[in-house]
Order: sequence, then C-alpha cells, then structure tokens
Amino acid sequence: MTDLRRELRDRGLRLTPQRQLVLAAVAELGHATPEQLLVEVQKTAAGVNISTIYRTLELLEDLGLVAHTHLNHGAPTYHPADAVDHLHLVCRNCGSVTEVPLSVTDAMVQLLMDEHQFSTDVRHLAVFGHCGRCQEPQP
Amino acid sequence: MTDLRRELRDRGLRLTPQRQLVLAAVAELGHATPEQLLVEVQKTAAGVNISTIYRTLELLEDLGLVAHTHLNHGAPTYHPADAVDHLHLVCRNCGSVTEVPLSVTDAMVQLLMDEHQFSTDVRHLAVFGHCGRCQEPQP
DNA sequence: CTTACTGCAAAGTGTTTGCACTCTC
DNA sequence: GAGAGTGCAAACACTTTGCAGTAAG
Repeated sequence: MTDLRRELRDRGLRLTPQRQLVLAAVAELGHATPEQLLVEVQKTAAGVNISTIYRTLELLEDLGLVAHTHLNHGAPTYHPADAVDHLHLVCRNCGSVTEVPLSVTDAMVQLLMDEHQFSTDVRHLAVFGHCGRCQEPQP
Repeated sequence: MTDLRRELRDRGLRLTPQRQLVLAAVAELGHATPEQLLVEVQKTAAGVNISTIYRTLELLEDLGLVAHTHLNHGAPTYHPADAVDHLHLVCRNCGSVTEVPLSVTDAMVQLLMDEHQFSTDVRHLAVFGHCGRCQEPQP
C-alpha cells in the first residue's frame, strides 16, 4: 500500500483510489480476469470503468506488482507477482486450474538456460493437459 | 489428402477445396494465424472467407490434424499436429519464437504425471521468457 | 436431390484510444 | 494550479453466428 505510493512517486505517478482498489482486488481474488476485477472493485467504487482496470493492470505489471497468465483462450488472469510460487495446470476437459509448486519446472528451466540461453519467465507459464479426473480418452 | 477425405467421410462430412487448401496452408506455413492462413489460401482461391478459415481450423483440430498454440496475446497459431516435435520459446522482449526439442520437458511431464496425475498436452505448451539476445535487465 | 458447406453481413468478446473533466500532489 | 488520471463513448482486433445460396455425395 505505502509500497505502492512510493513505487508510483518514484516514477512521478500518482496514488489514486482506483489503483489501490485494483491492487487489492488482484490480491483478494487470486487469479482473476479484468472483468472479474472490475466487479470486485465496483463493490467499493461503483463508478470505476473497465478501461481504468486495463490501464491500471498494465501499470501494475510494469511496476512488477502483478503478473498475468493466459489460462484459456479468452481473457488473461492477473495475480500478485509475489504470490508466484506455483505453476498453473489447466485441464482442457473440465477447465479446472490446479496450482503446483514451481519446482517441477526446475530441470526444464535449467536446460533452457544451459542449452538455449533462454531465461524462462515462470510467471507466464501455463501447462495444458488433462487432470486426474479427466484422463485423456485415448485418441 | 486422401487421408483427409477418409477422415471426413467417416463422420459424414465432405471434402471441399477450402478444406484441402486450409490443411495445405497449415502444412506450408508452419505456425500461422487464421489471418495468415487466409492470405495463403487466397493465393489459390481468392473468394474464400475468413469465417470458413475459422470453421475449418476448428474441424481439422477436432480431427486431430492440426493443433494450435497461443504464442502471444493476439491470435493463436496453427500447425500440423504431426509436426509437434518441438516446444515454443517466446521472447517477451523481441517477440521471437524459437523451437527446441520437446525432450527438455521430459522431467516436468514425468513429475506432473507421477505427483499430480496430470497428463501434459505438449502441443499447447509455450514458454515465455527472454532469449539470448534479449537477456532480462535485472528487475 | 439432399443437406453439408460456404460467403456474407451482422453481432459478440475482449481491449485500446481520444477527449474533456477531475483530482492528486 | 499543473498535469497525471479517470470516465465515457467510440474504435479496434479477433471470433462467432444466422441465413440463403451453392455444391459434394
């Protein structure tokens, strides 16, 4: 909160109720789409517009306070950047999103760095497949 | 091609020039957006409409002949399903897409299966980060 | 000759932008 | 007060849909 104020001032930007509310909503909801965040924010400030949500999310992402992932082919979902200690498993059958520890990617991340000089941004990693309850019908 | 005809007939569907052309374009272009596929198809058949591209891609994906991946937050890219022997590395800075052997994911895929009963669909895996030429400026 | 398929145009999502007004600093 | 930030409405990019005409079987 005060953290946000400082981050903003350092860039000559301003702290507004909207920005505080969007950041709070991202923290509150876990992973939510812009539309869902709008609904949450409007519980407190009914007049807030969707375009403000988009502009604010872009800003907060720039500041490194939130991150987004594409979990489906619709709208992206946003979550607090510091809560990124998990990987998203998206079931293509039932749509469920499971979170697992990031450590499962360690070997891959290491390989990509060593052999391809590629530094993986784990905050944007979503893995598609089929969850335990929806085991793939043999194709 | 004859393969396509059979696949279609088995479902009571028809082989049309449009469907042949879209499948050929997917094979030709590697990974292309619906819009790019339209342009390619129109080189041969100028009258083809974008909605036919979408409908055909959905059908071909259903038949298991093509697959798609979201490499950026715009349009998805389609590629032949049988050419899926690589993983996409997407640079968030320069936008370049590098292909690396799927084997880099082996350890992760194994872990997800063993510990989370999750079968990974590698055809939809895109990894974001920074390529060798765009090494992440320390945040 | 039946009905799957296509082209067209219109509507639906999700996102961005220009502008005048407002509020933070 | 100066100018960053907001709400609004309109534009944009991508995708889907209803319908009447066309063509594959």
